[in-house]
Amino acid sequence: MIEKTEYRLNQIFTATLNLTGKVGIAGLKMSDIAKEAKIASGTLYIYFKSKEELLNALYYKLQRESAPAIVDTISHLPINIQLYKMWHIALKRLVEDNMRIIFLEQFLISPLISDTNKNLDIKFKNYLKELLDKGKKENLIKDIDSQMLISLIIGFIRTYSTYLVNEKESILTDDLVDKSFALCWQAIEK
Amino acid sequence: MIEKTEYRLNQIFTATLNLTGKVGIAGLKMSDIAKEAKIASGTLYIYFKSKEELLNALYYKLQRESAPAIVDTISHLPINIQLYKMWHIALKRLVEDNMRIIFLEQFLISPLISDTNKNLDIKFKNYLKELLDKGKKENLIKDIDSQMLISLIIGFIRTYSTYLVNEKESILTDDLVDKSFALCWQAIEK
DNA sequence: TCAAAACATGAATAAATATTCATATTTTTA
DNA sequence: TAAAAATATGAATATTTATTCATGTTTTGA
Repeated sequence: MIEKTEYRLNQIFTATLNLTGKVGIAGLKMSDIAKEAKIASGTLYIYFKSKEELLNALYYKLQRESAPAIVDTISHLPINIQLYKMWHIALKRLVEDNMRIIFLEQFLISPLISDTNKNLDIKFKNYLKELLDKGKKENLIKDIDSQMLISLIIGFIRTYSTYLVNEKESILTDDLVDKSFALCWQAIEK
Repeated sequence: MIEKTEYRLNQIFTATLNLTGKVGIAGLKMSDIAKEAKIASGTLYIYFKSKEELLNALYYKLQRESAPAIVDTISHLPINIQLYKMWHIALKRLVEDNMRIIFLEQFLISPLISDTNKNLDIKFKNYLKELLDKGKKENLIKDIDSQMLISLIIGFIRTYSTYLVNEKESILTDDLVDKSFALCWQAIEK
């Protein structure tokens, strides 16, 4: 039954992300993942051949779900709007589930990552680079090395979402999304 | 003999950082650290009681060497100069040795970190917050939530240094330091 | 110069953790 | 509804990796 399998996979992935948020990839144990997912450790091996396969599957899924997924639906819009939409979705999603960043960042350089998954990472950065280059041509964006701009954008959003998640009190309101984007946009606009 | 001990500790720490850059904290093995440091694995246990102790000692050392170390020598200067000096030192050091960031970030949430080391992390962020608050009072800096500003600064410098290190060709010239700081300063100045 | 102390080695052992598998339970199908 | 198939269990086993220790080497100090 597909729904059940999907439910289980979800259970396992959620448990893995939660644990990664607490103990990092270094601290991930199959037995703990099973406990967190409320299943027996043997059950994990019905769904994944090994720990390595489990983590690679999760990495793949997260990459596919992140910002690149909406690229096609917004590529006809003006650049600052595209950036705003991406910012909004990315920040909301990252705050909802900050474990994603931790998992993605740590797994990217872990010894378990597969070659296929390594390449996924590069695609989104290319999209962003093209978007910024276009913005420069249209005189909307500072004529500065794209990598510097990308570092500012990605570094800011990652660090800010991590902060928001770590502070139990703070909730991500639309106001905060808008203010943080304004700060980002002011930094890069011409 | 103190010099020799220091030399060995350095050897071990350097090896650990290099390996962390390659395989993350998740991939660190004592045997590999020993191999990378060109010593026998048993030798590690002459200098450290355990892996846990080794990693905590390294974390402590890195924290103490990073930006906070220069705080006292510059605190009398104007705010934008203080920030520029910190930016310069931090970016140079991070690029020289990007493994530091990876190690610091990953170890901070690993299960091996001690409580003492966890607290170290908080100190620098407090210093930066105070500096920014002062800047706001002096009307130099945008009157925006400090955490948002800090996220932009720290996120940008971390991500940019990581980028510089990963691109074999690119070298961190003074010009790049100045340009990146300019971008950062424009983003936060009033 | 030589014995004692300190330091270093890496194979052997212990500890931690991934994985298997005999058994039990649930779901599917005819 | 009952047998077959699929799914689940967790103690037992295999594997990986940290740590020890008997032995060898270098350094120190009288």
